[in-house]
Amino acid sequence: MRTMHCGAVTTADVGRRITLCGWVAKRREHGEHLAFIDLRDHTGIMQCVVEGTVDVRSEYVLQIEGTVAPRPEGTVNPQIATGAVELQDCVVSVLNAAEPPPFAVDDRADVDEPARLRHRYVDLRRPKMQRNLRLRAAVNSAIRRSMDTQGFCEVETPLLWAPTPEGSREFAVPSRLHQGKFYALPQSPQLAKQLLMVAGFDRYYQIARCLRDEDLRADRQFEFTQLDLECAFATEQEIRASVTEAVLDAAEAATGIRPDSVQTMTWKEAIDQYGTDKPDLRFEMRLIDLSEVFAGTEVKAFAAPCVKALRVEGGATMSRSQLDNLVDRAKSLGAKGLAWFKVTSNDGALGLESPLDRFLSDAERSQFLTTTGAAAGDLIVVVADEYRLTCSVLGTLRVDLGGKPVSEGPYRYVWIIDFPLYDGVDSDGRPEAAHHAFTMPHPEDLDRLETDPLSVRAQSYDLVLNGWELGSGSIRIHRADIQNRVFAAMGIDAEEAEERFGFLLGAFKYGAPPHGGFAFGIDRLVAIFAGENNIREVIAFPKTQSGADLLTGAPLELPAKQMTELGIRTVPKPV
RNA sequence: GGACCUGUGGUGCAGCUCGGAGUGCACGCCGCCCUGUCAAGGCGGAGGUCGCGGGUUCAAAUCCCGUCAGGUCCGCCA
Repeated sequence: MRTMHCGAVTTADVGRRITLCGWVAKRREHGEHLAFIDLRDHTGIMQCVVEGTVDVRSEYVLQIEGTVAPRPEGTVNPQIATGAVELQDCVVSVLNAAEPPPFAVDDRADVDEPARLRHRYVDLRRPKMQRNLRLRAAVNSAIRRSMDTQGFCEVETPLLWAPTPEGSREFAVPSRLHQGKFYALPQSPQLAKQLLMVAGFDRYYQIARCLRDEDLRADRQFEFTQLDLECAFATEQEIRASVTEAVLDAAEAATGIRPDSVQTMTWKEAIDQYGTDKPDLRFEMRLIDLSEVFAGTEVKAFAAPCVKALRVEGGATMSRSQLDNLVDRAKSLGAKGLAWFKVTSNDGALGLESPLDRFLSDAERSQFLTTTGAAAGDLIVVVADEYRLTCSVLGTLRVDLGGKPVSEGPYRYVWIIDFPLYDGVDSDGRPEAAHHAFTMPHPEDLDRLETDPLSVRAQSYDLVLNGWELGSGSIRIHRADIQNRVFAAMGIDAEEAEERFGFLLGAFKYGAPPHGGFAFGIDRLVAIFAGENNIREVIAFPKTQSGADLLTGAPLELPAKQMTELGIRTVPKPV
């Protein structure tokens, strides 16, 4: 139907008779003798000149045959790529009429998101959304190429899978043939890919859809896409190298620039210095440890196992209400409170302005100023609490105070390694797996599994970009003796293990190779490359925060007949 | 489950504190005019359940209560 795309026409095509297809982006009529139609497809806009009147409206679907000609002197438009040429002697065919769109198909329009989602097919016609989804396609393509080149084999795994009690909440799918029973949609292909390792696919990958029935966020949707991979006979370093390669290939395809390095940091370093296991390394402002300064202090607010601070350069200009908000934010994050100190200067001598200042001893004040490296005009905020809580509160405040949107460059990738095997204890006092129950403990820490489980490091690792966790992975346990010890530490006995993971443990009896893997979120990666702070902008048909699809109206009730067939009956919501 | 923000013609906003006729702006839409525009221009016009329900009041877009929807965050996300 067409011989070229709108955005591809250049002065080299002058004189050619071409046919374009697209939508009316704009029309400009100048009476009965002249009209311009800007025809748009995903590649760009082409100005078509009509001698006479036209009977088209915005977003009409047209086929236009015409002759490429240079624009007359003085009418070149440098703002569009095809601005040096135009289409003349046009024959316009209306392929379809269109009602006026609910909002402008235009990047300039800042449209209400619900309206965009209700008319997503119009929204996706906007150049920005075209770019985002095509960028996503380019990233997928680069990742596939990278994995293929590295010798990985793509294997598809089931979407209808067995419910497993581990991990995040699953979506359940009722079975028609087995009434009263359910499949689960996979949170990830985790167990399937481990079975593939036993099966001898020593380098597996999949661009896999994962589904988790957890509350949505700017960086979380019910369904999301991961590059899922698993390797047998590979060390942690080798696996991370493969992932790094895939990510750098994707980055190069998306941005044109191949990052030259991905740094590595231990989990302990990340928590200590950045207060989070997903540090944003685009800015400094590390946590400053004041525990020594306030050891044995008389200041009640600072009598805690861990006292840490953030120095906010120039933060002393914050108003009382801004500071109150900061304190509220700290409390909402679980802190008992937040102490703040404005650093003042009096004839060159630094001082502090704070409700707490009068409680500090002279030695404390002096050490406080030295340790924080404070300068006049700074704001120091201090949290005193248990170690993990202090770090996490300040880690969040650090991003609140010094951070910038995730999508703003530069791109700072970092591997976080040596995670703890267990992340605290559950309500029964049993250690809980930080990653999952099949994560291999660090060999150096194996002998502490029974005596001091919370100190055991895992062979697990996360990849972080600009403060967003892209993904995580681990070396898996492939030996029954170690698996049993890890289960035992978590209070899972042989019977329970068999009940919960029987099919995996069974498979491992038939020659399980050492293996490990990784999975990272493509939605997040593409959002960052696209300059978006929200993954909905790189998903064709996303859901709202309450999990609704405004286009289709899902979720919806099923017809009674279908409910009967599935053996499902709903009950009123308990009050 | 919780906190905060938002909801006003098709779109984006202002009006809300301090109640007084659906009051205004920009874009879009419809009609007419216009031979080189390109976010075209000129003239005219249409278009409203101020999210919904209740309350206070002589009078509510505006104040109060509730509720729904959307967003950001906390919880949650092995």
